[in-house]
Amino acid sequence: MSEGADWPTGRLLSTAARLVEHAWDDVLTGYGLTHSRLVILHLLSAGPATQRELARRSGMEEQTMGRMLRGMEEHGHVRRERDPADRRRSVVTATDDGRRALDEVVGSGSADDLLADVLAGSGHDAAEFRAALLHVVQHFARRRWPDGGQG
Amino acid sequence: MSEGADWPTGRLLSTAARLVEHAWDDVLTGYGLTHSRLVILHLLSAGPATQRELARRSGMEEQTMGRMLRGMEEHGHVRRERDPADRRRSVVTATDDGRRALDEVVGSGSADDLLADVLAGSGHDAAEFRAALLHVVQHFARRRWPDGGQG
DNA sequence: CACGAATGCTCACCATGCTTAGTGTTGTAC
DNA sequence: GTACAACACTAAGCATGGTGAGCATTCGTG
Repeated sequence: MSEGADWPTGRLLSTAARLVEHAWDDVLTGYGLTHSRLVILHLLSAGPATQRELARRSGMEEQTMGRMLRGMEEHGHVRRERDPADRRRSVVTATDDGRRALDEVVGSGSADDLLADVLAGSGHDAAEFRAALLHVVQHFARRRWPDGGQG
Repeated sequence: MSEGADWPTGRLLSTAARLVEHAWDDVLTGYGLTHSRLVILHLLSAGPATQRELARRSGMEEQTMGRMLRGMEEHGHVRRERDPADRRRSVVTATDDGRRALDEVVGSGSADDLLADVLAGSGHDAAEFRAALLHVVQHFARRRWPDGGQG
């Protein structure tokens, strides 16, 4: 790395995301997880869901979600079963292993605090930063999925 | 997508980065570029550089840089030549085609303005957002490459 | 019931990131 | 001048993002 100061903001955004993900991963690999798989376990903690629902709620494509779930299933973090009422659907459930991994990671020095600390410790307003990020996400998400599909 | 409001900040950061990159790419593909390749052309606009230099200055691994340069070379955006004075090194130069593509993209409604507009149009301070991002990048970069290698 | 549209998911492929393990070149110490 | 270390890059393989195409199932309409 080095400068950064003269980069366009979009590049800063990408680099920041990559670096923060990487910092998380150092913790996560110990639990057999990755940054993205954690998101899925988080979504599943509210109860079982279909792949399509998980994809929409996480802003991923269904193909990506399907592939990640396959990996997680092989790893024993989730279970996929065809919905008997609609055999097109796969119903995804977190296994005990998956729930335990989520609990342990969340319990052990959450990476979210890490980011907030880094900002707050340098005079930046972490809450305002977060609000701006949320606005960016919602703006571009609306642009990309204009139906705005809530649910 | 949908909610977002209850996501951890790290997840918001990743998603924002992905969405913004995607918005850029819509423009870039027209010029035979991608988000990451644009970064390389930007670095090369200051003059030729070795792969190692490019990797360090963009915060990528050398392997990733090598692969991207190979693709860009095949596409005609850059040229790679062994340094006759040190045959370990590849000296990378932007071709006329590469420089032209960079100019056209930068000239045509830069994506950076897009991000700033989105923020400013909603009461957020784009400059402060950028400063916070820069701080995050520099903090985690120092953590990852402690040598701090400047130059 | 039959047919076409919509739905939910999979496959195959590309682009970037990472990692570990090489290869060849240069510099250095003896 | 020869051996060893450091350097610059390459190769191969995994994970995650995207895309387009295709398959099986269900729904809706007649």
